[in-house]
Amino acid sequence: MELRTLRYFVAVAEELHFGRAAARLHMSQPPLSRAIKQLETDVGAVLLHRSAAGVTLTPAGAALLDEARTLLDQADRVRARVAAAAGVATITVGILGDSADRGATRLAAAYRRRHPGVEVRIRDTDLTDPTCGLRAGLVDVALTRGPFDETGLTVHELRADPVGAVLRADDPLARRDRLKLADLADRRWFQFPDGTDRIWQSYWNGGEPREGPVVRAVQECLQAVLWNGTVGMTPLGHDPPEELAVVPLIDMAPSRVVAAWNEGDANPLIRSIVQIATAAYRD
Amino acid sequence: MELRTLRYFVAVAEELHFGRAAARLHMSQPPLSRAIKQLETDVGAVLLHRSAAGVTLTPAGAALLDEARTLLDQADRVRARVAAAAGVATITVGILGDSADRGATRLAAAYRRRHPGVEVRIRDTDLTDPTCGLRAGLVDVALTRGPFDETGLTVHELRADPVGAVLRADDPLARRDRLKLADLADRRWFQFPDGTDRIWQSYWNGGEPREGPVVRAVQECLQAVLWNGTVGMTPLGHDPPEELAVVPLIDMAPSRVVAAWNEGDANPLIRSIVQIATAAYRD
DNA sequence: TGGTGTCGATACCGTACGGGTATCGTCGCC
DNA sequence: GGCGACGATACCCGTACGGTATCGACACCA
Repeated sequence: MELRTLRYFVAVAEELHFGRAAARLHMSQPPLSRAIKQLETDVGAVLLHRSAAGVTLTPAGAALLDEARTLLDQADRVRARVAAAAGVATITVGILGDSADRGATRLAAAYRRRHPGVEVRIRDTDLTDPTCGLRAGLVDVALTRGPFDETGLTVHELRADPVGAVLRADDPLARRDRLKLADLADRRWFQFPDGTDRIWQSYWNGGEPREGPVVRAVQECLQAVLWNGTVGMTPLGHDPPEELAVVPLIDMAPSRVVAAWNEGDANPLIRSIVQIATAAYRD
Repeated sequence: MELRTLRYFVAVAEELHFGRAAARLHMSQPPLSRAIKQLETDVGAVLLHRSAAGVTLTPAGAALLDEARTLLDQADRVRARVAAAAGVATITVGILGDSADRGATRLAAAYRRRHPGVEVRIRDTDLTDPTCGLRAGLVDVALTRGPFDETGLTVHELRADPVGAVLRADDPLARRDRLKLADLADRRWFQFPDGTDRIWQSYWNGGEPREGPVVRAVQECLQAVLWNGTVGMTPLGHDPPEELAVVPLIDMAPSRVVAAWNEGDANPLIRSIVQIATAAYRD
């Protein structure tokens, strides 16, 4: 008899319908049926009458429904009490400019649900430091995009996106359905400010240092393409803005969306957010 | 956060020592450490300070200890309340004469712990009916020994014992360390009463019907060997009584100790007892 | 009466998690 | 500085949970 099983039972007892209960629990019907049967052998009583007419509660089932509800309520309150006893917990999350995508949105929602008492500080950073200030202690955990120098950090991959070239829509290459890096060899690129992570810089400049306008944010990259006539790279998957085209680059390694934190940082809130993020990005 | 995890935490918080807590929980230390760490990321707070000096509770840990104790107490009471609502549950267990071995003893203890409110009626039966009256509805579940006619029954194996020949200690064959059935071909056997299950009869008479004294119980078999000079068969593993010897029979299929119940009987108490029996006999 | 649809149960499969053993890292302590 | 105690880590394995496909029972309707 575990809390999970009791949650299952409450759902079935309230819906009086295995299929609907399974939908409510975001699972399929067979494992739910099995879990309820297991619960019945565990408590040693039939909890539900199943018949073609429908599902009804037995006296034992009615009693368990009542008991389980109060038990689950109290379990929920345990979290809040522990959080209160721990004091006001704070976690600072660094988010790289372009990472506020669907995964990050869902992560925020799921995290607030799990840790309502935790004060989350978001630090939105530009492209100068892909680690969002991890090493300087400015943030506890970074939700960012690779690749970058990982020494001293623990990095957990959330997703991997193939990348494409960003071109003006009227560029001759924009009609191609795929490109190689060599196709862009004679084009102007933008460059990153001095001090930007070397690995990051080399990846997003197509493998070599470049001359060109300096950019500090994703929006600036796109503007550079539009106004300065450069080319650039961006992860696939987002619809490009008007007047720009993104063409897959087939010889570039995918760019990883990752969670990163300082090696050895024992803060459980970090582990927790990484765990939730893994689920949120899994789709 | 599951009840199991909370039980683990309470053990560690009370012992303030992972190793001792693990021993108390009948598990080893590493998975316990892992479970506690997982609980910490789950609730989002450090619960224990680990240092060489020892383990101490954080404020959050102290709060959780208190909360978890009450939650676990209530969870325990849920079982009792459900049992009460289900009314006085009764289960009749048939036990074949010789099955009151260590497994059965442990089963009884474990079952009483799990279902304190259930009235268990034991029906100890002789060898005439290896199913202990299952088909007649005299018992809900039989803890017995095979082989027997299984039509209409569901049979769950608990253990398989090799069998041996029972001989008087002064029998010339008693010195052998193993025998074949053929070695006993010219000996007198006991026989079972009319109406005894055919499969059972043929197995325990060494493959063929026999002439000889009629026996109804295990003790009578042994007496028949002593007093009537017959031979017989018995499962290995028990020390034979004084003046008798048991020699392994290498060409007999092992005899299975099983739980059996009427096919389709949905009584959860049956499922439960079978489940507990499986664990109790696993050693 | 036989076809059809609904719904819970069953069968089967792949993965993930909980348990195990072996070993490491760290910190007192003699 | 070597040693012992103890929690953490690494790795392996079996169970159990969740998935899909299918069955069986029953009500409803033509």
